[in-house]
Amino acid sequence: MDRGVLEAVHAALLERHGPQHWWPADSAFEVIVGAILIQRTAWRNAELALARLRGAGALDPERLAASAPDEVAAWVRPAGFYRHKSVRLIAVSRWLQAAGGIAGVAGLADEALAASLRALPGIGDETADAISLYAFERPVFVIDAYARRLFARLGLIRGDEPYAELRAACESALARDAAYYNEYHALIVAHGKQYCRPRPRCTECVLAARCTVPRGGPFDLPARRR
DNA sequence: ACCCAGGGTCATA
DNA sequence: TATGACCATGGG
Repeated sequence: MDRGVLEAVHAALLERHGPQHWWPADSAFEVIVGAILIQRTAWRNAELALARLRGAGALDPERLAASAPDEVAAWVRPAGFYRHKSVRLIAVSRWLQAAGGIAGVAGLADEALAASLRALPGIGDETADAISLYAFERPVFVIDAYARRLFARLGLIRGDEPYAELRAACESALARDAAYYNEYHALIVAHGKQYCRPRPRCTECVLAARCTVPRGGPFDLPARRR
């Protein structure tokens, strides 16, 4: 991964889309809940689920930790996969409770935080990294489906590389800067939602000059490996 | 009627 | 190690 290219892509996306001010949440705990609810789901639906949790007074680790899975499932139903996500929310809430809340967890070193998150049910590489970056401001370059698709279409990667390999490639090419990674990932998603979808919509895409996609193509990623 | 969305886990070979 | 199946709602 070439530093100059990555920085040029960031600059082009920033100019086109402007600062994104991520993560759209009012607290670190809301970031964590949102990161689980958004898994393979449209943000609109995750927002509906968040609103229902808030309305029930359940957007709170103590409250969620003490709730029954069926009750939480009813609140988060609009986000889909609700039987899984309810269990995940309860588990992460109990972990927070046991570890001294957000303040306690915030004291962990980057690696310890990542390992703790990754050990929780339903928190994989990407969700753990998104929480590390957006809830705890750790310098982690998050690789999601949009990032993978964008970099593949720009010809920088194949697209089927393991998660850790892509993350390391980006982090070793760029300065370790949480604020920069925050903005970069948010821009990739903002851009991806508009243009870099499985069936590309390349009209007025600011990266068209660098893009290797056959215009109009269907062209999506190869299955990813681990 | 499809296609898509800011993944993760488990069974199988 | 590596594919496939499964989870599920809501909007375009």
